Amino acid sequence: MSTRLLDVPTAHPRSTRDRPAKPPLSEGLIVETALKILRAEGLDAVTMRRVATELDTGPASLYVYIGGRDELRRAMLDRVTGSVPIEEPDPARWREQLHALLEGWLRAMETHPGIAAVAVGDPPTTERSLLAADYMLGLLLAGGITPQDAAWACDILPLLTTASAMETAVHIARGHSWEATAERFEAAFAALPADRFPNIVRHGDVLISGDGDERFRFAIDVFLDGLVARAGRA
Amino acid sequence: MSTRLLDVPTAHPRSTRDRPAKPPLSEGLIVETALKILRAEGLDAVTMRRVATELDTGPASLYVYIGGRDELRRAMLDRVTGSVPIEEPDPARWREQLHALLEGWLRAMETHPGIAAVAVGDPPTTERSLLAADYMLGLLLAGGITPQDAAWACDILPLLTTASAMETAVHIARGHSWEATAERFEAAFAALPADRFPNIVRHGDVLISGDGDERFRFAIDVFLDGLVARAGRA
DNA sequence: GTTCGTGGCGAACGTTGTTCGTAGCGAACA
DNA sequence: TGTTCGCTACGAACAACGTTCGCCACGAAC
Repeated sequence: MSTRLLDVPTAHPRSTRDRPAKPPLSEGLIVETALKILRAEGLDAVTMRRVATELDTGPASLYVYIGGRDELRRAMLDRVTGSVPIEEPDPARWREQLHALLEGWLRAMETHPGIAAVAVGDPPTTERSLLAADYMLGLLLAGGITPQDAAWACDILPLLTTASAMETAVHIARGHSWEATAERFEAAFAALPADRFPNIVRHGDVLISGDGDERFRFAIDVFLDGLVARAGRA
Repeated sequence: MSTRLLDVPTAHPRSTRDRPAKPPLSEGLIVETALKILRAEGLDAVTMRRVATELDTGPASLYVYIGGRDELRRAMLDRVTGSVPIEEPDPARWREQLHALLEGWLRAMETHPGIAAVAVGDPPTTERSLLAADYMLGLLLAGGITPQDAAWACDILPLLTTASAMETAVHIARGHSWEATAERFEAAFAALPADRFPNIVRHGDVLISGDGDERFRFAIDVFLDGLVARAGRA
């Protein structure tokens, strides 16, 4: 294969040496770069090739430090959720602290649009996420929830959070504001035949009311109410 | 381009005519074929090319009837969720009927591994799904839930269902049984340092107890309990 | 001064979704 | 009856993806 000899030298024949002090590759640098792309352009833009280009190298170089695309995504998710601080548990403020944790996750995921998709159905088992799970479990137990209910709630609550994050991420990706989609839906609901969709037509207003945050807070609150009710019943 | 002339005739030079009565293409046939592949091999196996091959044609032929991959997936999802029957609403049995609907969705999605991923964050707005939403809203109102709470619950309950379906779908895709993963997790939890993960170590047994169905039923029940508690409080 | 090993990476492979241009059939028309 | 038209079907090609192969060049060791 002598294509090499026939090739016209490219515009950048500079060797590895005379580049302006390119920092050496590392897993951390790769993940950071990927997160930068994620914040700016969403998950679909984070391809191996794109990350490599951003680091001024070829895609093959990444595989020395990262096992592949899925591993990169998991590392990104861990960095994002791990950025949410874990306070010192205060049993008296268990519900407040739980809300803060979950809302922090929601915010972190919303500023990294699409990353929630990585978490759905693939519960992370890194040290950071286990520490968070332990913290969460402690808060629920402090709230008087039975161990079994608390344990299962540690499954459901992050699940609700990531699912909520996904929903708003899709809105962001589509470029629509919440008000715009709400108006479209309200119009669509109003136009529905009232005999076949009686409840939707009658309650179209409350169906579209409330943005993602409000709905998220509602979901968590209702679930916690349910847990507390169970604890009182036992 | 005369490659045509140089080509050796393939093993199947049969024209469109003398094939054994191939049924004509249609959106319905495409979706059915895709669902068959989905059931047998999971969502990743459902590619345009694979569906086309299964229909004994080329990928380009599909685009006459289906807008593209995403539209096909949405159509598949609609068929799957739409297969769950909607009973005549009986206000006295509202909670039972709600459970039946959601559990039906869960079952339907579990037998089509991976399809839940399509639903996450992309609430369907087909006629079938709107009918289901109207039904669900009616049941919640019959249960004495306030319109606003009922409306938001129509968001959260399917979200919980699809998220649960995803979790079990991943288990299925990985080929692990629930018992196997539970054992692995129990061992991992027990090996954790008790000073940093006190709650996980102490309650490892309840953390791994209960399969997907049990956890799903728990999630729905707790959420409905919370809704009822709110209704009683107002 | 020569050899060796290793990190870096260009190029290539196999697949994906999607589009283009054409072939071929049935129906309509001259 | 012969010709044209329109439309379905589809082979081939394109761009982009994740991943792997194999070579190159550098620094360290002998």
